[in-house]
Amino acid sequence: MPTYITTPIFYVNAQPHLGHTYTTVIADAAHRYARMCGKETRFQTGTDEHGDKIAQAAEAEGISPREYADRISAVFHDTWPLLTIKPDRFIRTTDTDHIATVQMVLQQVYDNDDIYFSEYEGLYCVGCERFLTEKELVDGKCADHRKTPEKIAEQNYFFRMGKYQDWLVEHIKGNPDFITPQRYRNEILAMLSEPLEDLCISRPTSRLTWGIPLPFDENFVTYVWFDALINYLTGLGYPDSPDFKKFWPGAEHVIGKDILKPHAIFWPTMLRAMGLAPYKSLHVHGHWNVDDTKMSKSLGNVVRPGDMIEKYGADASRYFLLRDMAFGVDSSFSYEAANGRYNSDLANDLGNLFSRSLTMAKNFCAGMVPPSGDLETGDLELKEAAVNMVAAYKKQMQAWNFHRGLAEVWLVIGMANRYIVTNAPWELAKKPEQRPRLDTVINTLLKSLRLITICLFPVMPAKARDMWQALGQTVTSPEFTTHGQWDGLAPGTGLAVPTAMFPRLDKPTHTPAKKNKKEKTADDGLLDFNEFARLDLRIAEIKAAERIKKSDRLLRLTVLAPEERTVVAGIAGHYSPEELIGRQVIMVVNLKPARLMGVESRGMVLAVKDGEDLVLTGPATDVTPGSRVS
RNA sequence: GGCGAUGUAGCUCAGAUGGUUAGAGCAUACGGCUCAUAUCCGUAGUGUCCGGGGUUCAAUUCCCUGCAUCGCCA
Repeated sequence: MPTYITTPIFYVNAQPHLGHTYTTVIADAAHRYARMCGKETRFQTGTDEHGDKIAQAAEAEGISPREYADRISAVFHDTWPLLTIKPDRFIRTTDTDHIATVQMVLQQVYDNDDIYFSEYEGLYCVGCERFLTEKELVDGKCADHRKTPEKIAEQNYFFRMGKYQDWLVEHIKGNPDFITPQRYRNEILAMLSEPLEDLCISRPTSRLTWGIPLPFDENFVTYVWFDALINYLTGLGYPDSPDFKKFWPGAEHVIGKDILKPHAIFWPTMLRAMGLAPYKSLHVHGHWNVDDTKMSKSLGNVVRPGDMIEKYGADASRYFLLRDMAFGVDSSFSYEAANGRYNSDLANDLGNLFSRSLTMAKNFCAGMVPPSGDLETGDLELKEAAVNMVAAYKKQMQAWNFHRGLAEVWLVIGMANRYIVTNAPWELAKKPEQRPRLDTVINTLLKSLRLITICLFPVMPAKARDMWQALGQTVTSPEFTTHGQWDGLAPGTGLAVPTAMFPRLDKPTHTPAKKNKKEKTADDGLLDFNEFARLDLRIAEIKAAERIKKSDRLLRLTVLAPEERTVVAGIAGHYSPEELIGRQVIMVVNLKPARLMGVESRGMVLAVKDGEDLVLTGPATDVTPGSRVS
């Protein structure tokens, strides 16, 4: 069955952090793994962009909700490639096909009489612009605004969720893998032991306009879940695309435990109401704490993917996330732990194993895979362990136990290191009569490395590819069935010696010498990556240009980046307004606004100074306005 | 308040339908090797397997209870 892996769409009220990163790394690894098992797969992530919070945040910045959403969505979109994450589609709830799908679904469910109009009475806080629940109240007042909420009635549309409760309970009980790990399945069954209330799915446009209008009542927009969850269908081209028929039965959603209820209760009942089969399974992971405390903005301990990538690189970051969290339970992140994993697992064990093995092959076997003679006991042990590893690894990966799958691989990495010491090829190399034995040892070793490598592809795609190529393998997308066998390394195959794949990180020390060094680099005027990452550089397309009166140098430009902005540029001496129209330039978007000759400039256009000349920068070929430069 | 999970070496975790000396990695100490990224290999440890009670020939593993932490629900 084809597989369809999804992450949730992330709400654009925050920048990507470790939590988003983990979900998406897991999904990407699962996607790659499934593909290596010979399955046809599809992988989707994206952003959720409607709602109060976004409208408010946009207003606070004086921009439209759409501009605001564009900005944050782009950050998510541009972060994933840095981790070698490649979704087949990056969906946005503001995409036109998504809006159409949501409206179609709403109409359909409404026509089936599973959506009804009703009055809802609750405690409404004017300050929060929303209804509060009893437990949010402190002394009967709103905790944020210190005001007693008003009891008001509001009319809204409701989804008859309760109608599908019995069906859902039966479905969960009949499909043990519908929600994994088990603990979350139990949690949901516990929730479902109580009567399920119907779900409010709308907000009046008098309170909220930033949403998808209900097709059957223009005075209301959809509220959260009927908008967000349906992205999983939109992405497959529901209802008409053949992809939908192909992939939906194999849908596997990856989520964090914070959004368990909507995915385990709302979503299946919604699908049922639409007459669709539920997704295949829901994989729920725990949360990352940082240094044993909850990650939060106010504590300032939020881990950004950029920091991690800068420190460890994409592959090692992926490895750490997958190796250090037992899937399903909470885990704690610390740079100390990450350093430890990096140095011991990647640099010392794996990297060094490859390095020493390939160097020996180069020095003792002319850089080629040597032939193998009969295997002795020790050789057979390693062979058996390596072959069993592939099976054990697959078993764990299938069960979403990534950390255990990787542990299986490292068991063999350790064995291979011991095998080298036991057989001491450097001693064999000194005696010509031991040639056949030396060849056999190196051959056996290289075959083990090949199997180790194939297991690492889903987790560390780029490094695994490097190792694979160093082993003389030419297949670009290996699969387990055809390439996961012991015999897959022909004698005579040319080998390479890669440069250190995982150079050791210095142990963090706080010696004065180290500190001085750091200060010195600062004096050198070098930026660290974080500082660089603060620059928001984009391609802007010039839509209009005019001279600013009483100024020889300044032009007032109207650009798309992708939202419309006014920028003042000191290029009038070199460019006429006419020749600028339609031109694409690189622009610093997040520069503090400045007023020049009475015109507010939001951003700065970059140009090259060559003697007296001034030349505008820009992409070599036209790109989408607003694309990030990085 | 109700329900549930977890509690094993300094740290992160594994484990057994109850049965001889309870495991791995990291960290620590000492020793060995030199192919290798100052890497690798070997040896050495320490644990009332949360406390208490019960069932049993035998419990860390099953039952009850208490404590601690966490989660969900209200």
